[in-house]
Amino acid sequence: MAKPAANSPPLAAKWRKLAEARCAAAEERLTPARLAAYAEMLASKRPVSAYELIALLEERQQRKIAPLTVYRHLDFLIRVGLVHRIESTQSYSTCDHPEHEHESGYLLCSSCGDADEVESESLESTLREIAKKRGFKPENATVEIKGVCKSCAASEAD
Amino acid sequence: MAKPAANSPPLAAKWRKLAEARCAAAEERLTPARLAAYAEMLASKRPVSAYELIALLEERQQRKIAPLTVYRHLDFLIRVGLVHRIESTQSYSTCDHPEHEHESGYLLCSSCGDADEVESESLESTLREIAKKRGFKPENATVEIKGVCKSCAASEAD
DNA sequence: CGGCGAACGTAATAATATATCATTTTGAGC
DNA sequence: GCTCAAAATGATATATTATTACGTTCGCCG
Repeated sequence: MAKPAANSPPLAAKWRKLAEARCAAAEERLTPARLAAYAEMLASKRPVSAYELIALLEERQQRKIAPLTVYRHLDFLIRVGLVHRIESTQSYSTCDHPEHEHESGYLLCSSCGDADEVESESLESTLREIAKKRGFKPENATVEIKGVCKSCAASEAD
Repeated sequence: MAKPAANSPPLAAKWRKLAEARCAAAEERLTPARLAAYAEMLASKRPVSAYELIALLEERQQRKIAPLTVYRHLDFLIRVGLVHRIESTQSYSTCDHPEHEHESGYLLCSSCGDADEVESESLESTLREIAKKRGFKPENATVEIKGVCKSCAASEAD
């Protein structure tokens, strides 16, 4: 069983268990390096770009980390469902709704950079319907709504 | 009034008129270079990356074209609504539903690379509802469904 | 024509992502 | 525990996508 790498941010048991469960389900290995990348992403309040993640890990571990290393870890985390890629900002965010697999959408605030993950059965069924109507066999979907979040809209007060 | 640049693909009157109308509405200039980029994209059956577009234009015009030039033209074409950016493939596609402004979604075939633009009132209202429920002020949305298109699914016959 | 702002050109560089190949770690079977 | 094969990692190089900085040209308006 993997331990977190020496220099990792604290990782709540909840997330560690989730990671272990997902890896078991996917028959994938949870290695220290992968767990360290995941922990670093969880510690960040916002989505991170691949290179921001590299910088965070280098700072934490005080050593050089190659882009490929981090991209492999991101691929892994996405594969097992712990992380989503946000296409419109080319960044990566830990999954906030980890209880079960799902198609997710994001509300992306252009003001504060927040990425609010939303789950919606009606959205999913709408997407399925669109695909079905065209004989398209859907595999996965990206839904990203850009705009201004509630708290930013309030503080702008325009 | 701009003429197409010397070496441009044929541009059906329909598209030229649309471009002129959009520019008039947006108070933007339709220059030969912009029109040439648009014509080249229309001539391509598939979405193109920025650098593919550069290569097409260079081939056609037999001269070097800087990335910035093409990115500026793409920005323009997107701004006036003639082109959409496809986030998940970092590519650009001419708008197939030019009759009116709209939020669009794409069905992206991973087999043939086709990008099928879809318009759906129920999708739009679902997205509005999701935002509204969270006090989020939406500006624009990206909806991209990846999978296998009808004809590819048929020829795979699996 | 002259002036002004938009568009364009040139060059350099930043940001994002992948390819290749050697080395290390892991887990399964013995 | 030992060995093997597969998986993961590391090091290096390179490809792809996008932007910054700055000077020149173009086109409209007076």
